[in-house]
Amino acid sequence: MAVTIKDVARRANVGVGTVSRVLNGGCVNDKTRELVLKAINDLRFKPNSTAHRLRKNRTGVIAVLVPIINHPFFSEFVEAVEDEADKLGWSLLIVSSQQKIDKEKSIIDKIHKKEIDGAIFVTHYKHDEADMRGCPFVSIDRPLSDKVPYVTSNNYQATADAIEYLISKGCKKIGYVGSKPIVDSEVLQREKAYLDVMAKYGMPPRIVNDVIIHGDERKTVDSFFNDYPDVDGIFASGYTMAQTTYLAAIEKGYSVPDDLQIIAYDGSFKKWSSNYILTAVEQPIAEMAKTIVQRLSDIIDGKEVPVRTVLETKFIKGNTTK
Amino acid sequence: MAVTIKDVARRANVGVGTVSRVLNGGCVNDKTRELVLKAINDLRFKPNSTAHRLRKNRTGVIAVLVPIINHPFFSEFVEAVEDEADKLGWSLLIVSSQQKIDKEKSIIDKIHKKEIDGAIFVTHYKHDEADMRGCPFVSIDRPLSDKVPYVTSNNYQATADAIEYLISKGCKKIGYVGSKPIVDSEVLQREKAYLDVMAKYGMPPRIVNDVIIHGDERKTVDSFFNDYPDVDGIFASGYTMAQTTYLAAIEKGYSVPDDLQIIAYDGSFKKWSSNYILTAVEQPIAEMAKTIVQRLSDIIDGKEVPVRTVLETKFIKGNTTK
DNA sequence: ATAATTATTGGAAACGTTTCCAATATCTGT
DNA sequence: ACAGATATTGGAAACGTTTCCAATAATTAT
Repeated sequence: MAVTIKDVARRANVGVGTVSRVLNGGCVNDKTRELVLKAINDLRFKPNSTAHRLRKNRTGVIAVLVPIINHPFFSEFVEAVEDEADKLGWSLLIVSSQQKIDKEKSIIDKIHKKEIDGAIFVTHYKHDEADMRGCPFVSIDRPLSDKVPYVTSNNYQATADAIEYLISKGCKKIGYVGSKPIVDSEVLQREKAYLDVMAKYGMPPRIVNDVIIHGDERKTVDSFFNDYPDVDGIFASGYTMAQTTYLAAIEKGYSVPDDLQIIAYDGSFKKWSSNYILTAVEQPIAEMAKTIVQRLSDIIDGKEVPVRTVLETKFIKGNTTK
Repeated sequence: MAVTIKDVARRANVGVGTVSRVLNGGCVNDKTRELVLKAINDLRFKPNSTAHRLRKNRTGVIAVLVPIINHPFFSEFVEAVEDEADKLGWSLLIVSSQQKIDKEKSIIDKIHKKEIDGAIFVTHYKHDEADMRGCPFVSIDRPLSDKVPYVTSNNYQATADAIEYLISKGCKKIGYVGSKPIVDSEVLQREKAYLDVMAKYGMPPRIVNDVIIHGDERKTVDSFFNDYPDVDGIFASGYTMAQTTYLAAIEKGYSVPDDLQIIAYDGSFKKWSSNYILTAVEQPIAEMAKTIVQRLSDIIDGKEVPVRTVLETKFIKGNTTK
C-alpha cells in the first residue's frame, strides 16, 4: 500500500499533526521539521490529494468548457486559461462540448458533486437557472444568466472602426462573413456594427452570417463570393472565417489587397502559415483568459466581482489592406 | 452545508448503507429503494465525488499530455481521446506541456499523489525511470521506457509507398520537409524511408527536417524552396507542415499539381479550408486514440497489454498529385 | 410446524488528510 | 527561582463515502 502521513509520523517519532504542520507550514520546531522532512524523503511520501480535498472541502480544480478544442481560437484561449490557472494554483479541467448539451450539463453536475470548484463557459446552450444557482460560474462574451460575470471585448466599436477603415481605404462594396453563435452573445454586436455603418454611408450590405459547424467555413465563403463577386472589401468575423476567406480569395484569383481588402476580427494569428499578415482587430485573448480566471477565482473565494468586463481590442495593420 | 448520504438516510428512515446500496446497485428491497430514491430527489442529493474517490482509492481520471493543444494534430487527437475516455467512463485531464519539462513532471507527480489514475504521453522529454516505475503510463509513437506500451502507425512503409507513388506520377526531384521530434520516435522512420527510397532510385535527397516550434513552419518551408526551387514533388511530414507547404507553393506561384505534387503525412484534414484535397497518408487518429485509451484502461485494471501496437494508415488520393 | 437458507438491513470501521484542543516544554521578565 | 506567557506537540474528531459484519426478516424445503 501507499505510504501515508501515519507512516511518516511513526518513522519520525512524531504525531500525525506534526507531519501535517510541516507540510502546510504550521508552527513546528526546526529540529523536528528536519526529522520529518527526512522521513518524508526516505519514504518518498506524497500526500494524497483526494484526502486533502475531502478534508478541505475544496478540489483546487476549475473547468473550462469550449464548444470545440480543435479550433485555433478556442485552443489558444484554453492555453491562456491554463497558464493563468497554473499561476493561481488551480488545476484545469478542459472539456469540449462538441455541441452536446449533455456535456455541458455534466459540468454543472461536477460542481454539485464537488468534483470541481467552478467553471468557465465559452459555449452554446442555455441552462436551467435552478441548476446553476449559487455555483461559481463565469463566461465569455455573454451573460449565462443575470448574475453570472462575463468578459468580452468591445465588439461593436472595434467592428465599426474596422469598417470605417475599409471605407477610408477606398472600399465601395464591403461584405461581412461571419459565424453566428447559437445563443445571444456580444459577438452579434459585430453584425450590428457592420449594418449600422453600411446604413450610415448608404451602402447596401453584403452579408453572410450563419451558424457554422467548424470545418464548413469554405462552403459559406464560396457562396458569399458567388453572391457578391464584385466585393472589394471583406470583414471576416472570426479566426477561421478570415483564414478561409483569404485562402478562397487567392484561390479564386483575387489579388489581395489590390482587388480585395480583408480585415479579420479575432486572435493573434501567430500560427498563420502565410507570409501575409492579416489586417485584424485582435482580441486580447491572453488578457481575457487571465481576467476570467481571476474573476472565477474571486467568486470561489467569496469575493464580489463586476458582472461585465469589457477589454479593448487592438488594431493590427497587416498587408491584406492597402 | 451540502446534503450528504446521512441526510438521505435519515429522511428515508434507513441506514446509510442502504442508501449507498441504492446508489451502487446493491441488494435492496424494491419498496425501500423507492423510499430512498424519493428522499434523494427531494433533497437534491448528489454524491460527493471526493469522498467516493477516497474510499475507493480510485479517481476515475486519466490525463493526456500533449506538447501543445493549439495545433490541429494534437487537438484532433485529444478530442478523440476525450471521446473514448468518455465511453469508458473516465474523466480526462488535458495538459499541454508547452515544451516545459516541469509540466510533464507535474503529471508524474499527480499520479503519485493519486490525483489521477494514469496518463497518456504524447510528448517530448525523457523522464527518470525510478519516478515512473509502476505508474500506469502509455504513449504515442515511442516507448517512454522499455515497459511502457505505445501505439504508432506504420510510418516507414507508408512513407516509402508515398515516395514511390510520387515517382510513379513522374516526379524526378522529390523533397522532404518535416518537423523532427525532440526524442527518439517512430516518426523518424519517415525520414529514413524517404532516404532509402531516394537511394534505391539513385536520386539525390532534398531534405529539411529540423526541430520546429509550431508557428515557425513557414520559415523552414521558405528556406526549403530557396534551396531547391526546382523541386517537383514534396513529401510533407506532418499536418501543419503540409498546410504550410501548400500555401507557400501557391503563394510562390507553383501550380499544384502540375509543377509540383504534394503528399502529406498525417490526420484527416477535415478542417482544411481549401477546396483542394491534399493527397495524404492519413493516420487513423481516432483509432489510435481509442486504442491507447483502452490500453491505459487495461493497465489500470491490472491486465497485461502488448508493448507495441502498429495501426495501418490509409492512403487518400486528393488533387495535389496528378 | 420447524429448521435451514436466503434476502434485506443498520451501523461501525476505514480511506488519508487537516484542525482543534488540551497538554507539555520552553521561554520571558522580575 | 517563580508566575505567566508562548512555542511546540500528540492525538482525536471530522470530512462523506463504501464495505464489511452481524442481525433480523422473509422464504424455502422437509
